[in-house]
Amino acid sequence: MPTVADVAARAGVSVGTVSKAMNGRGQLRAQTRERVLEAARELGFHPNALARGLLTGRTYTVGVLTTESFGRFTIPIMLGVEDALGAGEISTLLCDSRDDPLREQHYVRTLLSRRVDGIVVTGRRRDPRPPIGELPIPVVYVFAVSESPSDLSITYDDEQGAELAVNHLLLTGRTRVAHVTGPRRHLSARLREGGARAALAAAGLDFVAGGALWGEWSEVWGREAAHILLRSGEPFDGVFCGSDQIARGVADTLREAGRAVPGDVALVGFDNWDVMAEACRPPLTTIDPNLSELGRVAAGRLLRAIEGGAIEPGRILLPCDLVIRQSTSAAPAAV
Amino acid sequence: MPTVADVAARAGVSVGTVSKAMNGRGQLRAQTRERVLEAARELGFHPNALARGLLTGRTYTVGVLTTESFGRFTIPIMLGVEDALGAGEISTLLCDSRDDPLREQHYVRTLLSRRVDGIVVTGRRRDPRPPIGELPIPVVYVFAVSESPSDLSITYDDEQGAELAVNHLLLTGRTRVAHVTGPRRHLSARLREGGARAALAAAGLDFVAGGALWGEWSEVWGREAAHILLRSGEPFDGVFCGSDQIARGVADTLREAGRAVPGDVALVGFDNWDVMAEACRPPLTTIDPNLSELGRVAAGRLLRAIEGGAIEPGRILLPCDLVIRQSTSAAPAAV
DNA sequence: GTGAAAGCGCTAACAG
DNA sequence: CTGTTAGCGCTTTCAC
Repeated sequence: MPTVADVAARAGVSVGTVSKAMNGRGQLRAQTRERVLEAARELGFHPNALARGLLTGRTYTVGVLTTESFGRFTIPIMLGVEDALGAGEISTLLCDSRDDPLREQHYVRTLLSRRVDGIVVTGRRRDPRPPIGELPIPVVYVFAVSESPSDLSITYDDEQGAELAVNHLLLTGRTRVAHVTGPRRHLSARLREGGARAALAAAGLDFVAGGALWGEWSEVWGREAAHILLRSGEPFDGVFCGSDQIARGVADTLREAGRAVPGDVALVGFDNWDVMAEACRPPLTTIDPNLSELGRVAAGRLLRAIEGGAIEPGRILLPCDLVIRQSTSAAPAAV
Repeated sequence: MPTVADVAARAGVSVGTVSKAMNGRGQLRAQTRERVLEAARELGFHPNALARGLLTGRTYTVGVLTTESFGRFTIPIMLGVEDALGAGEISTLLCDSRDDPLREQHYVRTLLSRRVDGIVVTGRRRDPRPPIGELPIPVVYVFAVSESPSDLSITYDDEQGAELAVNHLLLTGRTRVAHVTGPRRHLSARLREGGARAALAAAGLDFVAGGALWGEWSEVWGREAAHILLRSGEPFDGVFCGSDQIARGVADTLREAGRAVPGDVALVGFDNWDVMAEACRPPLTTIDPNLSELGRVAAGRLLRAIEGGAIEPGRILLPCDLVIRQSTSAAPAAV
């Protein structure tokens, strides 16, 4: 591979001049600069980023450390991260710890060895996680928040999302709202339940059927829960589901039991997972946690910290959005 | 950040000795080695990978260049790639070109600048793609195959997968098989159709309903196609679907039309996308293209090329597997 | 305007 | 066994 010396020789200048020409620094005659660039092009010269990083102390590389094997939630986040970083000419080193703390520590060492400018930590679980350690470079936690208050963590607002969902149901005239959601041990399930309950309470209402139905994040559980609701005999005209998969299961069972959605029962999901929400019959109104935006914001903060030095610690909650489809509106259902 | 010099000073030895101790090379007294490692630990020393790479010419880094924004198909592939590379202490630089050739060229330059040891190219489309160019480092194409026969491309065998599916239908006693699949312009759709047709022909049969039904890779199309089949009046007892999403749509429509699956009609999908296959009623028998294995094999080949020098060009087709669930077996359906 | 030289942190010969 | 030294490819003063 050609080096600055090769380019210099070909252009008939010194290596210092080549450096200046390539980086547009210093005082160079336009003609000289052109000659250098020409020589570089002819040789297929790609400046060695390692040598540059060694000298300047910046590698224009950040590490993305995830606990989850490329799952449905981390993907949009990584997309957002890449989006924000790519614009700044920064490359991402991807490390998947598979939820193994040992492997994670190994990756942290690797990233430090590679002198990344900063690290983004993400993962499947919403529950606070132990920090990756005191590092000499800025770190941002996204989706998975750090237990330590001296770290910067960014995630979305489950409670606000749930309130959005319930308020939308109330606005469409529903007053008998049920809640079918995931396992109680999951923080996000508890937060959503709390937000939903609060929104109902503000309207002087409470969940029907004696409260939330806790279960799994699956369609199978959604179908089962809907059967439970129907069998209970208690009337209901709205269901807020903890996930789109659950909502889809509920929708299927309701339809097969002869309950029209949204005519008899309005349905709101959570996640805005396109595959689920759009294939649902009818297409699903749901809460979008804006995961890509989360990633973008996290990367933006990291960049600022890299440029500026220190990071401002704290927990940032980004708002969710309501995405209205036909499971709560009067539009005619699809095929 | 501490350097070898700091460690050397603290341990009371020279930098050369530190290097030997850290890398387990050369002849060192065990006691000296221990003293150095101790000093390194105390200082929190992480050897600078850039400096090492600059000197040795190897960075223990490979680039993963994908055209797709972390989609459903590339994810398992990247997982497999990471799997094989992580074992070799190799880090991956992730670059998402978003199907933009300009962006792709930019990333190629970036990767060359960073002196990656090799590149894995992947992407959503199965149709052959233009190569990323003549590079001084080994490149492996996976899933997305290169147009150039001098490149190494690895993908799965669509035809063999389709044959597997149809032969399984035949084995369960079905003789009137329909085929519902994606757009005809997609190579994978055409290959699967060809494989399925060949398998039927080997048994002296052909598709019912005058041939394959070409459409979209969606549930909506699956539902629509099932209606078309039912309305045609032509009897059928098996459907091979080009994707799990299509199969799920077909399953829903058949059930609602009173046709039992697998009692009246057996159903086979393609992809083994767990979310779809498992939530389907009944759970779906399908073809698994073993994408993670694809990634592992690709990374393995790349590693060999990195160690050994040149890459052996060619096109490798890995076999698909049949995953049997209840849409073709007699077991009782779930909820 | 351009060139010469120092040095980023590390490894690998070669001395001792 | 351990220390010394010469670079890897680049940027950056500082002379000219």
